[in-house]
Amino acid sequence: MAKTVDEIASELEISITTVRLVLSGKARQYRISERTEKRIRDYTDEHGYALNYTARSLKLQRTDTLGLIIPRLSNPFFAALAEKLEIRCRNAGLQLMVSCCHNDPDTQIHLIDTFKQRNVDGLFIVPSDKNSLKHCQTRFENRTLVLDRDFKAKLPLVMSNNESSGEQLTHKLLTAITGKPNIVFLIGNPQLPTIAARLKGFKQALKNHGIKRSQVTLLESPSNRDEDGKQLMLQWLAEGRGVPDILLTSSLPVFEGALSAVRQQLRQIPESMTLGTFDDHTMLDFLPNRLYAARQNEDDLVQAALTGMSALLNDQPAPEDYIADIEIVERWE
Amino acid sequence: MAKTVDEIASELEISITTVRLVLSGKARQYRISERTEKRIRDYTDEHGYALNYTARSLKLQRTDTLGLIIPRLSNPFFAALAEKLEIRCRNAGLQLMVSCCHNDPDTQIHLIDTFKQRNVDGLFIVPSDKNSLKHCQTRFENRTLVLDRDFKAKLPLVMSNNESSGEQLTHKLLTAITGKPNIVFLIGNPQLPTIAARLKGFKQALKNHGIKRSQVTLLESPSNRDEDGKQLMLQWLAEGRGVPDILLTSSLPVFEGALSAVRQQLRQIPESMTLGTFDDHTMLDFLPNRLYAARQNEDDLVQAALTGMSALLNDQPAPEDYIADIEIVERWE
DNA sequence: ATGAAAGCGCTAACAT
DNA sequence: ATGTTAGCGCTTTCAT
Repeated sequence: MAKTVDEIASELEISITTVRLVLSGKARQYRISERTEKRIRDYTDEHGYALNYTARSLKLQRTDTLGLIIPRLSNPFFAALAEKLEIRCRNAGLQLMVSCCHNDPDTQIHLIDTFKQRNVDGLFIVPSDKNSLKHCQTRFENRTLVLDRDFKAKLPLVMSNNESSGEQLTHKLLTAITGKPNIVFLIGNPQLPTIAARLKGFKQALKNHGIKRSQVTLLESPSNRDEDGKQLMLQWLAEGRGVPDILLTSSLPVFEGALSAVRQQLRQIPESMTLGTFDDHTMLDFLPNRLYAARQNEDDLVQAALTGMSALLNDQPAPEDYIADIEIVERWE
Repeated sequence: MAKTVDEIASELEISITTVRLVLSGKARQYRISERTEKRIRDYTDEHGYALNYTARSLKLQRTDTLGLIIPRLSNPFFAALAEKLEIRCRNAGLQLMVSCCHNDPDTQIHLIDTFKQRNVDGLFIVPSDKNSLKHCQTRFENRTLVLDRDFKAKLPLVMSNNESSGEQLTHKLLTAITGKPNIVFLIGNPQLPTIAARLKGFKQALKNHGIKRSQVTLLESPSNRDEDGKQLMLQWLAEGRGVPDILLTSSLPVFEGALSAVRQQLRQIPESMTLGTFDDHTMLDFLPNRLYAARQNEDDLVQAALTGMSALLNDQPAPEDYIADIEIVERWE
């Protein structure tokens, strides 16, 4: 199995060039004799041939492989991003290598180095901090495309409009409710530009609606996992002020954790709460509550990402930053 | 940036061997002079050096890379599997390449070929059919490890005990309910060994509990996506027999679709239903219903998978099939 | 303690 | 229409 071009050529006693020409489908073009072509085809049909990309890559200084670094696959948003990006890459003849950095800067640096060593042609990255982007710049120069988080590095960027997203979502929630609602916003890692922008939009909407500070509670956590949501919610419930009229979370994992906490403490999820979260999911249908989710358009994001990367790979001018619109999904009757 | 060993050697006017020895940390061992070592270190500190894995791989006939083919990342079970497997691979100094075949045999064949061309050292695969496993056998011989689905190929296998899982889950459901419950089982693609085994366990439990055929409805679909669950549930609801006492689904996506359909048709999810599904998820907490989920032990599976693969890579005898136990999670008060 | 050279499998440029 | 060759960057073996 796995004959090389050299082997085929010598065993058939013809030259490497001829074999290559046939294998790459250029037999016609170079007028290889039909008999020769048939001999080669017969041989490969019997013994098989798989082009050795490692050798090809070494020669061409190009691997036709792209890297993608995301925080984790257990976050459905990133899983969808990875899945859709992979499809597009495959259609473009590229292989995508996905790795998770778990929001750890050291792991992220390690992955950047790994991808560099493995000679990926370009890197998509959801950066965990500004420092790792510097690392990308030295390692990949202009072959980096930043996703999701705007750390204000001078690198091409593809993301959603988080500030507007925060404002729209908050606006929907406030419009759905009459009176003076009690609002709780559970915030995972406000250091992240994504979250900070959502918070900014949230505050803007509060102002537009003339909501008083006293109605609002912001609870912050250092990261964005379901445990964080759980902790924050337990913390709120421990204060004994019951459940809020409006519960908003900064991401789906935080939402999951928060609702789990409510369920655990109160044995049920009060329908009186109006819920809001960033990122959407089918399972939100399980909740009887009035609920709004800010859904990112992954298809747009992925298309922009690959288009931008193609430009970079072809040494065209760096693409403009792409900011995708979001959609507010109303998951209730 | 990205100097090669040759470049460093010639620019410093020392031999390649010396540079290599220093770079690979064997300076001491080979008694390279401290001055020489320092010169090299200074040089790489300034200009950087990243080992070229492509060249290394070509020479060593080994890429330190493994492939993983799964149906899709949007299924949380496979996302978790990929995420956990990647961590373990990284700890073992290996890079994992994840690709999704979307349960399409042609895509799966294509991916196997791609991975072969890219010279991955070994392949983890969740097979979509028996034929693609044959393809693995010719392409990867004894470097294939099958995950999740037992197509009875003679290849090492790591999976959960689905039959027992079906029996345990059904037993729990039947124990939780008194009287003569009306049972609906929504089944995505029963061609898959996983699903077939779960169904077998289900039937065994019915027999053990003396449940009559007339109480049970099995609805089948050709695949395992949320749309399938939705269709099946809509089909059931259209019959006008209300909601069942027990609703069981063959996988999480089917469950998601089914409950969405209920929500859409009835505007709410009746608490009278006792629910059961294979695969667990935090968001199941959102449901007020009595609910049991058969949780697979991803950590065990992943550990067994990597251990098995290590054996294969080291030309040790093929590992025994590994069948992991599952756990029934009770998500209700 | 350091150096030189072959070769992994491919591609592209240059022969005939 | 087909053949020959250099070289991508690394590792390994054999010389000093």
